[in-house]
Amino acid sequence: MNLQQLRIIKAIAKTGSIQGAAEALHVTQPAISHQLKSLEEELGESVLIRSRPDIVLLPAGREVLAVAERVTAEIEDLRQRFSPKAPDEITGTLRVAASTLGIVYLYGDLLQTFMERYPKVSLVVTATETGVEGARQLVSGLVDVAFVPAADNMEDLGFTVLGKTKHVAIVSSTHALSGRITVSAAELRRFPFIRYRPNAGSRTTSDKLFLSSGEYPPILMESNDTEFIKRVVAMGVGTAIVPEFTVTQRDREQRVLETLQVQHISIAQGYGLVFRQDIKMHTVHLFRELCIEHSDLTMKRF
DNA sequence: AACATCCGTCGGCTCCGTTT
DNA sequence: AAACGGAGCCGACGGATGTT
Repeated sequence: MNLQQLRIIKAIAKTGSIQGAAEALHVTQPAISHQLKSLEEELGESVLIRSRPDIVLLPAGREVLAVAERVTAEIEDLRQRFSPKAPDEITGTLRVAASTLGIVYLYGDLLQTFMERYPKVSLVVTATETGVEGARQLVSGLVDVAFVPAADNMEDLGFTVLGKTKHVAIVSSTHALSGRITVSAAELRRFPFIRYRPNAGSRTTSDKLFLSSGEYPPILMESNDTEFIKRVVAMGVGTAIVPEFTVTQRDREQRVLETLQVQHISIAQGYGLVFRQDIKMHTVHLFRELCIEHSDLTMKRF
């Protein structure tokens, strides 16, 4: 039994003839006869009486018709669900991974816009400690997209650039380096340093800066909580290197933190959205479109 | 006129061997 | 082991024609 046979029974019931069903389904009359014969052979029972002017459905035919009505209705329903529609009618689920830092400083507006534009899409956000962890969850199928720093080892994954960020040194307004515009790695080595934990994008940056020309300054502590790092630095006990976007206008206005450009630091680390190219999901497609739309706005910040 | 049957055509599927 | 490609098979279909 196949879908075409169900369609045929439905068309015969509607038109009252095999010829009518053939016209309705855009096939020839022999095609209908073949399918009916095949259906009756499979059921081991006749489904209709070839009477004139109208064909009469037998009990078996009426049973097939009832199923045909249900199945074709469900297929139409399924088709409707995936057909293009207004944004506020789109349903589905999107699982997003992002570092807590990213959610707080970079992607919050984007996620909010997505929720407002597609209110019926269920958005599940997983906060990870680092962007690398988000990429790992994407590969293992735990999430559908992830926000990560740009990296070379994303072989089969697609990447949509959202923007670039640079890193700056932060000190308190009472610190010995306060008032400086730029600072070198050698000068930073003289003071206790608070660094990110391994695997964090910003840790890679500080590793490159200090380890390429010697050693790290004395390590006061390690943390991936940027707000905590800023708080400790504001107390005047050490320095840190953080993404520039984490130092807000409010931080500057309160005059507790100062930012210094770091000499020789590799600037402009890209970040964006990674997704699996081998899996097609309409919610992922919509989210990527929104990211592309927002990437211009994000890029202008730097 | 409406439907059934025969027969040829075509497209899709399966199987199997080969390649990567 | 997975991917690819060719050969053969099968089912769906349409045209022609027979039957009711």
